[in-house]
Amino acid sequence: MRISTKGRYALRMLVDLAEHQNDGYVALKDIAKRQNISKKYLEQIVPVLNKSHILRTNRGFQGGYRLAVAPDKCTVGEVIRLTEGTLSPLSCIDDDNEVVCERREECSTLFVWQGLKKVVTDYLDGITLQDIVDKERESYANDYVI
Amino acid sequence: MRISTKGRYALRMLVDLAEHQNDGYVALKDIAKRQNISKKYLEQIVPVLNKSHILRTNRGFQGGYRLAVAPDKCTVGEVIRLTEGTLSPLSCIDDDNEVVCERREECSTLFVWQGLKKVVTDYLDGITLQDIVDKERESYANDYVI
DNA sequence: CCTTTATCTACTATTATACTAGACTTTTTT
DNA sequence: AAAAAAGTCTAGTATAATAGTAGATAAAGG
Repeated sequence: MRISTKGRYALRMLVDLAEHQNDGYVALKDIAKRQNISKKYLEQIVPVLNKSHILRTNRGFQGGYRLAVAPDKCTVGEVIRLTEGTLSPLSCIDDDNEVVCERREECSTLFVWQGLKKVVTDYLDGITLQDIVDKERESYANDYVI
Repeated sequence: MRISTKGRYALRMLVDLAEHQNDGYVALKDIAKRQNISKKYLEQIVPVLNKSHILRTNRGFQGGYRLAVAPDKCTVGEVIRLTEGTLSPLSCIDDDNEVVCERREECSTLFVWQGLKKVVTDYLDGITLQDIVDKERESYANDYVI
């Protein structure tokens, strides 16, 4: 019951982009350095994020990435769905709601997992990139109080 | 972000025992048959559950398992913690609250995962074996209305 | 002592995870 | 035109987790 590093790195990359929204295109190597993540690994995460259109890209000199959406319009749930495939805790209740398990009708525990999926989805869809940036700035400010 | 079959099977085994509370000791082969789970695999799940003391065992003829706790005192959260090890979505916030990640202080996304752990834990700790049994009996009854 | 059950140890195939490596493309600068 | 700075694409790989199977052993009851 884990979120993979791919998902966590993806989120940190997007938060980093949200924090540097006004810096034009941000090169992957800068994100990698700041976030202490392998640049090569981030390269593999980009196409995963590009399944949705949340990134703008520029190649070549001064190239890099920037957010194509406002940070308060992009939720953690969206990001994790892209990287983890689904927020469903089991294959028998995947997103498309296709019935995979033939025990579905008689499965006494199905409602437990459907409920779990709902609380996870509701929670993660309730947090945006902007929320994370705000929280960080807030705690940064607190460090300098007194 | 999945619950493994081990966790799901463990839960179904315990629900099965809860449903057959008055049948004395229940043999693994009967649970396996009813739940359509490999008996050999269930054998491996038993010692995991025995890390806690929720089972009573009897060997030999007429032997098997029964619940050592009341079904309304055993939560899904407890079961899943036994099988999955933790309900924490990442190693950096494991149960013992040990700091594993050296980026903890500067990690802007930490609160997201701490919150996720909380909603998952609260949800799963709010459902008991009895709740599952009740729900099943209820839906069984509904099948015969009209 | 025979049957029935649990228990223990070991093995295995498949998949996912978390990377690394290197060649190639595009864009801008000199 | 060439070099440099970026992204892009494909492949490979080591480790661990998952989801089992197989077989021997131990206990308890009749």
